[in-house]
Amino acid sequence: MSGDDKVISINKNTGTAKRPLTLKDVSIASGVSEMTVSRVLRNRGDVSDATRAKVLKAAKSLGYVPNKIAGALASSRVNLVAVIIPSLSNMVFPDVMTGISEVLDDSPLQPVVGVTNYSPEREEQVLFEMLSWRPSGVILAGLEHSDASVAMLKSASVPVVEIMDTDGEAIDAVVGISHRRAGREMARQIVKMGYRQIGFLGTKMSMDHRARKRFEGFTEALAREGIEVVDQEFYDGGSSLAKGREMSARILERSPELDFLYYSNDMIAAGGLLHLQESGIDVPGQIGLAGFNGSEFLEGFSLQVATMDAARRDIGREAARIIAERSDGSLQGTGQKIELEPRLQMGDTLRRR
Amino acid sequence: MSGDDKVISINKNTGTAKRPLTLKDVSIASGVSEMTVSRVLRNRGDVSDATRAKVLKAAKSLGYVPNKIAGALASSRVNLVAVIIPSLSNMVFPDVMTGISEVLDDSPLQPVVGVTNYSPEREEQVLFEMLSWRPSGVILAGLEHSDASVAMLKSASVPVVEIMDTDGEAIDAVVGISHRRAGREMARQIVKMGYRQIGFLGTKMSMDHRARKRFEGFTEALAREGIEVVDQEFYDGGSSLAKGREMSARILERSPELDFLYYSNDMIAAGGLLHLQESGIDVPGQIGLAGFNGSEFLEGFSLQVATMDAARRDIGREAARIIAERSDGSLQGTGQKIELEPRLQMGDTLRRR
DNA sequence: GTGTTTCAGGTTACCGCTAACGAACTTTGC
DNA sequence: GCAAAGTTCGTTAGCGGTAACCTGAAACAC
Repeated sequence: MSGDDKVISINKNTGTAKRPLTLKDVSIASGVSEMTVSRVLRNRGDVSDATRAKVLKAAKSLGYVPNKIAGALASSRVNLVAVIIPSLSNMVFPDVMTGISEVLDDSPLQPVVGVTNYSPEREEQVLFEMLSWRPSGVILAGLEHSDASVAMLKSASVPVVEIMDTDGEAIDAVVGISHRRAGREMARQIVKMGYRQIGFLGTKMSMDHRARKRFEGFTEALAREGIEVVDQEFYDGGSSLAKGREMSARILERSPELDFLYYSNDMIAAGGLLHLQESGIDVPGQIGLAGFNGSEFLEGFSLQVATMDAARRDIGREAARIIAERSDGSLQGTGQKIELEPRLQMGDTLRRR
Repeated sequence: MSGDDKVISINKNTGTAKRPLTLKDVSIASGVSEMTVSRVLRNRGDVSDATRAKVLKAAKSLGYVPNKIAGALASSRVNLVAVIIPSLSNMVFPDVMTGISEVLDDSPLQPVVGVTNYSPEREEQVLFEMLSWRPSGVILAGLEHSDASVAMLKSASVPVVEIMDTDGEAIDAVVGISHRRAGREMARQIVKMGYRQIGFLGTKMSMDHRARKRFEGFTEALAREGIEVVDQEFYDGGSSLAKGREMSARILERSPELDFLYYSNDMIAAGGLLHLQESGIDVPGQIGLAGFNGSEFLEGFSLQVATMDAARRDIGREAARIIAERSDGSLQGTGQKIELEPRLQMGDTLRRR
């Protein structure tokens, strides 16, 4: 029995392959060994210009697409970076992704995104899936992970960069801002501007550790001035302008004495702004406002809401840089820590006139 | 020379592997063959409950993570679906992704996202990269692709679903809405409500084929009523409220006679709304407005801007369903076409009072 | 002319896993 | 009691590439 009796229908240009092409097909078509084809396609090793041209021509005319699965297995190099984030619809992670892509585009690495929906169990699953592809690095949001997740990451022996947050203990490298500090700075500024009756509006914080840390920093700094948060309002589900409106209405009905509203993100802060304006409340004279994230879309409103830029793009860029440089060997060691500065933007809603 | 002289430091629980674990490690630890371990881990074939338990225990205690690269090569099954979209920061693709994930979560498949930034060359690159992982299916936005891209897709012999748009010729399956029709319906409704002096504001449309088709449908339907678009205003770069404001200001300065503004997306439409309201213009009495996408955040404004829902989630769901069912064999054949209904939402800005 | 490099390319042995087959042992039927 | 049919598990041979080594011919030195 011959081993060569498979039906092989090679197709020129027409592009209707029955059986996926392999290196062998290209090697036959160009009359050299598979190894030489491999060398040409990866620009590695010594190949004469003549054969190189021959091989490239054959590969192109066949429409050969290399099989990275096989390549990765053989070379045990996988040029993927796992990026694990809680959500895409968040307005913050697309920015982080942009930063990551900017850097990885100049490297052989490619990001692969996994979304956890703020669920630790889901994070564990996604992480397991991702690690089973043996990526060159992992970037993941936050410092809080299940024990199993931490164990997997530690034993995976790949560069790990935890992003967004620097308040806590990292597995390996970290890039982010201190949310506790962001909360403190905002609190100090609010008090400095003369506001005293302060309300807080945000997500139910059991899931969102960064919002919680901001809140902790916030109340801590207020406490130091002898001030307490007067009232709080929480929501769950996604952020929206409408939610910001409703929450603002509710908290003000309950606590009409409030003179400042601190929101856990810009979307609900903007909703709050719209509500206050329509209720004929003077912003920032009667009530001041602040959000968080430094979202670009705040620029569109009649008043620029005070906020704090979370340096999202930079976080993405730095995280990707660490992975890229560690994976090409230009950066040695582990455990790098990059703490970026949250930049306060006073806008128009954090000053009494 | 023995082949077994590699330094192997097995680590229980502590998770500080020197050498990544393989099936063999688990097989040794549990005293069965690699094949049996493989069967247990994939829930396939006959394994007694006793050995199953033994193997699972060993795998867990070692912290074994299977190597999908090797598995995929051996079984020539790769449970990845390539999803290729123009942008993440768009507010529309996150919704599509949500739909895709909803469906794929109930299947063994996993989405992998690639972003093209509306560039055909980049699309070609990303596609090549993705196909070299031999995915089980490809979902990509739009019907317009480079010749090389089309050739790759055709010869890849995997299910391909082009999404968002149904106006044109598909490579294989399509799921989307007719943007031409969406434009037409909006035009008819605008005229029906009595508006006559109509302006258009949108992206430079050389890149964005769907915006172009909407515009074509729009002008076509207007023409049938003997009406022409009075003035147009274009922008490039990302959409933002601020841009919507500026553009609206400019077009109204140039053409103060306008009584309706049709925007190519909801973000700039909302910006326009804010501008008009602050300029003391009566909306929709003096000037009417409409956007496109059915974005949720429109609900937060004092007036609900008229828009047309693009069924983004459903598009994602249906596309994923086609891939999933074709890949598990429950759906036969190729070239499925699903045209969804764009739903007009009149809101408050498309009625003269 | 002989020995040493250099260059261009081929050979061989895996990478870690799974499909396909087959063997040993147990159960069932009569 | 023995053959037929399960059940459970092991063996073998790749999947499509690449690392590492090897070979033959040409180029160079002296």
